[in-house]
Amino acid sequence: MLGNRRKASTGRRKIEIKRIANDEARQVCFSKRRAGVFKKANELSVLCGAEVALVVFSPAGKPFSFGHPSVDHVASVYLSGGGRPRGPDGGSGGSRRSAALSDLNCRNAELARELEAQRKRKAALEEALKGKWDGSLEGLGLQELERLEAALKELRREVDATVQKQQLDQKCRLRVYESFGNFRGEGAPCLRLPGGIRYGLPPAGGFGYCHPFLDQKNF
Amino acid sequence: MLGNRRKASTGRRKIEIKRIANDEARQVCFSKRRAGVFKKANELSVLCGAEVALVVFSPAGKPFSFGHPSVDHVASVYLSGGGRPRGPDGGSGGSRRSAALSDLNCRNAELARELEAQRKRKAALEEALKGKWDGSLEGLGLQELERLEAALKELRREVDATVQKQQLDQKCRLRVYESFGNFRGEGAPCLRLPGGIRYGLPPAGGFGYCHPFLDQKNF
DNA sequence: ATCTATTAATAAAG
DNA sequence: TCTTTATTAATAGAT
Repeated sequence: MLGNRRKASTGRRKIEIKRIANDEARQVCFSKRRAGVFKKANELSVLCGAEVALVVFSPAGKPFSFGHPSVDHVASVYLSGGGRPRGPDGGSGGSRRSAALSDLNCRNAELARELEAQRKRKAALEEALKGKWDGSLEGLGLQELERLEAALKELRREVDATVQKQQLDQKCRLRVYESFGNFRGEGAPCLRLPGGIRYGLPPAGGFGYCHPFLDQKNF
Repeated sequence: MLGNRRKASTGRRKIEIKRIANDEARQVCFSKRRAGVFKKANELSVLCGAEVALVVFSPAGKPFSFGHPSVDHVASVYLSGGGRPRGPDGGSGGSRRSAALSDLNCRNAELARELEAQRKRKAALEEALKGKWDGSLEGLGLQELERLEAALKELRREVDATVQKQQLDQKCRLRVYESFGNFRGEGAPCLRLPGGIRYGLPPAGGFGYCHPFLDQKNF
């Protein structure tokens, strides 16, 4: 289209993923990318039949959402820890269970992280306890004792860290509306639209939408 | 594969956005796109400071989520009908909100219990390690060694229990849903309760994640 | 999981 | 916010 110079670039340029300082630029970027994310979320649900719930608040606070089969549904499942039929097997069986599970869902990530740490702890313990040591320390040699010591120290360190982390997390959590950076989460109890509005069921070509009244761009 | 003409293409090809019939292909696509969507969601939150909550269940029912500042937070705001600095006005600004809050409280209680347990563990350790034992086992008497032993065994028991419990919980979460193939989107309640429009808080600059234990690919 | 060839998403600018 | 580039990013297919 032009030939003057080598148009160094009038096109896309690589950007760093960090907060965009300029207000307007940020808003523009938000609009474009919001559309992109919703489109992707929709495609994921359509192509793969995955259940998806996406809720976004613009920097200005405007809400946008998409859900397949609905935000409600996904949120409920997520919250209840599974929807819910009960097997004959083990596991608690009732109301309490769902409460406990929803709670667990909430802490899932943290627990997951810990799980890894715990596995290491466990491995260390097994290692230290392995073999001859069947309960008494009498038969242990200095070697074994030192392994025990190391394991114990490591354990204490980890426990300390865990406790600290949890205290911190809890503090964050209590500030329900104080924004900021920690994550993981959990979902929402059953949702209902403002006027008890429900949305349609499975359409055909599959297309979700994003606050029609607030944004109609994609879909 | 086919080379008659030019290399027709061993690259990406355009696809129709409709459910992928082949099971394996669908799963592969899910993995790739899931990563992509989560990445985009994260970028949106970072670049624009938007609040985002994304929850996805694979066609097989595995949960994945991302939230900034947390899924909880966004869900709470969403649920509560906004963010909620609503005045005493349109009374209903509260029903959802209280539900969300009680939910959070419930979770907090659970967290607190867990914390308490950890504190005990920690106390046991401190107890066992307390005093003269500054690192080496040499100076310990049989008494102390036995305390150590007891603490260690107790710890192992707890670790085992925790790991088991977590594995169980995880398994539980995985059942129950079979989403499957249809679509539809959902509209978000514009956070407008019969009382007034509400919206979330401003941004922040954090990072969410996607079930680390199930998927860690991005982020 | 890797490796292209392509298509899709977008940062800038108008 | 809509359009037009020029590029970068995502990813379908095949290995």
